[in-house]
Amino acid sequence: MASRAKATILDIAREAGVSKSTVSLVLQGSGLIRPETAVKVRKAIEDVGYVYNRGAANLRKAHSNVIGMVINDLTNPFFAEMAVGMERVFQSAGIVPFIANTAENPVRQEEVLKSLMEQGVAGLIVSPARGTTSGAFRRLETVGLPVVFAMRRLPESRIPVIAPDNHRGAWLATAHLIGKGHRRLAFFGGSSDLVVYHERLGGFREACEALGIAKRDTIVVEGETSRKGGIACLDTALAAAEPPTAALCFNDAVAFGVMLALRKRGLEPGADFAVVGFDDVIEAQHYMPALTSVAVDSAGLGERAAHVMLKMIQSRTTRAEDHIGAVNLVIRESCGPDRHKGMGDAA
Amino acid sequence: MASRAKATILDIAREAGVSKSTVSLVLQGSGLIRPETAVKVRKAIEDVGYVYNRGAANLRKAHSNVIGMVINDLTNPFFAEMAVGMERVFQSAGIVPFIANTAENPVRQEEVLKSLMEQGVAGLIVSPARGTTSGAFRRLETVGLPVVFAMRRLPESRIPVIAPDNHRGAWLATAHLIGKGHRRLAFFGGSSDLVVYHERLGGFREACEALGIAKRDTIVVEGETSRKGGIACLDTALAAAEPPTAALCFNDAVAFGVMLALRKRGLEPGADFAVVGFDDVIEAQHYMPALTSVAVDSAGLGERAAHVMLKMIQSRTTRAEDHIGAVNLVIRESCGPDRHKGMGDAA
DNA sequence: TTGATTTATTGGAACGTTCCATTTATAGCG
DNA sequence: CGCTATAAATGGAACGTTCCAATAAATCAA
Repeated sequence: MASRAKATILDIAREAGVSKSTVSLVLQGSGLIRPETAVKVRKAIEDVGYVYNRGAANLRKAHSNVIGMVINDLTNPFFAEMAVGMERVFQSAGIVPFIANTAENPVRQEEVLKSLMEQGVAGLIVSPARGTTSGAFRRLETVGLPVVFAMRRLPESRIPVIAPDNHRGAWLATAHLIGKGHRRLAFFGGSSDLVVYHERLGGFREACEALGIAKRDTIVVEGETSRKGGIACLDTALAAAEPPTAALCFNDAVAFGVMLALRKRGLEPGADFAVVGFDDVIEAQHYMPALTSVAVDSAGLGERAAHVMLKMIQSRTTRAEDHIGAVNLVIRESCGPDRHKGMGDAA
Repeated sequence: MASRAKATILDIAREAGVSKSTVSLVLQGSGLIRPETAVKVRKAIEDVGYVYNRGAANLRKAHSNVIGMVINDLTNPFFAEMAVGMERVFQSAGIVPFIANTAENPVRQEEVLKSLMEQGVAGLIVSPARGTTSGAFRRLETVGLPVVFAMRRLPESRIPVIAPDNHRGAWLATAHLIGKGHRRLAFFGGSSDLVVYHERLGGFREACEALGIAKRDTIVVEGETSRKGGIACLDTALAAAEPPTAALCFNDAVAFGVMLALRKRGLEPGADFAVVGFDDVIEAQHYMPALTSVAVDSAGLGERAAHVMLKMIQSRTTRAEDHIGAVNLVIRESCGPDRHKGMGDAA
């Protein structure tokens, strides 16, 4: 009952008194085998404690059934949600995806990508690490492996992208703030090495322009996309000569940080300073005050990305259309109760 | 420059004018090769766009360098943190771990385990899904694959476990509550199909007994290990004839739910009802009020588990000692400012 | 120079599958 | 009964590596 050097298909064949070919056929569920034979073989498989060797099989077979998901930050619930969305659809397609985390590290990402390719994956869904150069994916393109980007895009890549409509989301949020009567607005967090940043900031800028807020009445503070980053952003902004009264934050984590920092200064988020987040993570609705945020449906986008990948594999192509997911401003309490009722300057 | 049917080691050999054996040696970084030859070969590797086929290699080589991490719930930051802790140590050991999520589903877990084995992993770190039967791991044991359990253990398994000292953590937290003057205590959330549950509940019970709280002054409410579960638990408990004034929660998510539910009833967590969580996730310190919780150092335990795995692989054994991680009660604001200064009944 | 020793390189078998082309057994038909 | 048609099972080559044993080339000792 212990481990006598790994059982193979030949051991099964011997045990069942058939040929290795027959065993192979049974393993693949071929209908060419007489049912009684199949039963006999299956019993032998159990008896010898056989483990299928996919590596050996892939040597002959065209393609494997494993897909790699390369995620920039698994500890961020937003991306974790996306990952499980993907998983859900792969599972129902009988595929087991392997997840690898890059922790926003391009070097690590390169290693991970290499390893996944060596493993012979059939396709790759990637949420690229910050600072990824497009050269990193050249190689993947040359070997003709299906790849799709999720959530983030690279500047000049031709790889299909599944991402939310960042521009529109930022536009909506900014318009909301302006509608509340705010005239000096901030954009907090994120950094310009991310395409997403430019999309969201672009939406902010355009909304300001379209709705009559002068550029000199806006302030943009780059920063870490974390609570800590949010705290720092607020401190910077409130130190300005004419500080803003409201902020659109790059993501919810930044927004949480901003709210925390406000409280620490004795200011009440919503009443004294309006803040809106981006992504609408689960915590957003549980905060005090509940955070107004741009909902992005990360799980849904994950599912979409997985479907695109499945389609690509099936049709043996490396091209697919981009997909821009709808966004949705969820209004809660962090921008005050209702329209402009005497909003004074903060600090 | 497109994909002419996958380059192999022989293509490289032809390109570089050497034998396949030489190429293989270069690939493995053997010192037996003349440096100039190695350079020539490496250039050829670049030129033909070669991708190493690990499956083929594993056919000959003893063991692969991939390790599987099977996680019960990746969307739970607690487990995500643990996973990245593991990743960190594998990375510095030159190993790329593949993560698979089971979403607390034993059937899914079985599939994932099977797939990982077929892929020829060198070892497996598993945080078992709720409701896992120990039969699921019989097969792994018979093939002699190194396995370690992280965070959770199975009732009668002999597989090594890396987990926090749940009993002691619960004991400390309960003692803290009693020290604050509470005399009617609740234990909220979790369900008895998890060994962890019994450990934590056991700590709670023993502390109560040791510190003079009668069993009839305690109430235990099972429930989902989520915010929602916490809300439900509080509602149940406050409906009792003599409701508790403090609760130890199975984990932080439950604690957050309890605090939310308190607020909804107009009660102030900390002042009107004391709550302590378990796990000390990052959000705990950012809540209002900040949550008192039993810190478990999930990342550290993840690292520990990875080290144990590495050691097992290296020494070709399937056995290792359990490791119980130290815990640490982090006192914040959710149990009130300080000792017993007139704590009235809630509700 | 010759043989022994060291340094580089190489051919071939093996790993565990799949799949094609055959073979063998079974049934059907006149 | 002999023949073909169908069903079931099989042997062997191939997949892309590694590794051992063997060869070839270079160096050294005497």
